[in-house]
Amino acid sequence: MVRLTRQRKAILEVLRRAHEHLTAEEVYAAARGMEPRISLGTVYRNLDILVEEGLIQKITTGSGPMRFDGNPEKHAHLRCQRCGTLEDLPMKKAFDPREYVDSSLGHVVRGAVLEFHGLCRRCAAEPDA
Amino acid sequence: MVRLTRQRKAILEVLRRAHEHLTAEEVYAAARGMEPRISLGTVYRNLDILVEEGLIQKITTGSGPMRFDGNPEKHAHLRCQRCGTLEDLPMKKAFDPREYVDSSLGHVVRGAVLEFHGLCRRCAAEPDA
DNA sequence: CTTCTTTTGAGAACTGTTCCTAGAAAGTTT
DNA sequence: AAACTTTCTAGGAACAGTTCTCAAAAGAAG
Repeated sequence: MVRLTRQRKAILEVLRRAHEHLTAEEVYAAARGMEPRISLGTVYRNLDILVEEGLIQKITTGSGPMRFDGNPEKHAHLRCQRCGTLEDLPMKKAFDPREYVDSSLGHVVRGAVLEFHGLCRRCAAEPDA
Repeated sequence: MVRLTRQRKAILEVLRRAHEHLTAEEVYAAARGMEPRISLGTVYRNLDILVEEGLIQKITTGSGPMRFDGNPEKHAHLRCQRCGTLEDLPMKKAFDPREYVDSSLGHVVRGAVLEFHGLCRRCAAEPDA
């Protein structure tokens, strides 16, 4: 278990308070509120460390920058095709890769990444969608 | 329907012949075999055009560079956790987002991106996996 | 052949991320 | 508490992947 420095605490706080999943740049901006001298490099470095420690999740789907999720539990995400935000999405049932593919043709399937696409609440409510 | 220039034909050829899904850089390297003066910018520009035309697919999951698939039909992919290649994977049944999430809490789910992770044939066959 | 439009090649610019290093902070030992 | 060791940080340089710019080349139309 790694030590929680002031900077790491700030980053973790930011991610846990966020209701959407933030980019490193966004984490940096928010973290500067509590830790004004923190640097972007520190943010990147510690985001990776927190991922390794299993305290947060890194989400690399989609073409833009990566995003970070303060909730380390497995759960589904919805990416808004209109505003680009990434949010949590409650799932009715768990996804099991074995339902869809066989590990029989020589390859091995260990897991899957699943991301839903559509409109977030805010964008779905707007008229010009 | 867009015009198929020599460069576009070469790019399409490269992607259709490939048995794994290539990065722009890899497409560039291969395309130079048939079109030696082609530039990397042209490759990027035309990959995007071919995606818009629905002739190829762009795959942006994963943290590395994007990859391109010469087969425009919907199908599943396996990313090898060992060597990083991205290959096609036959699926036993189609994935239907509605089975997993409701579009009822205000947001709209239109589709999903699904990518399997594991070991490709080659890596699964090696002893030190 | 002239004109108009589209595309290209070459490289500069940009974005997001990682790397490097001297110094600061925290942890240990005495 | 001082001296020492280890870990971490700020700041910026370096890097990778992608997009942009623009003069020139290629192609279509008259």
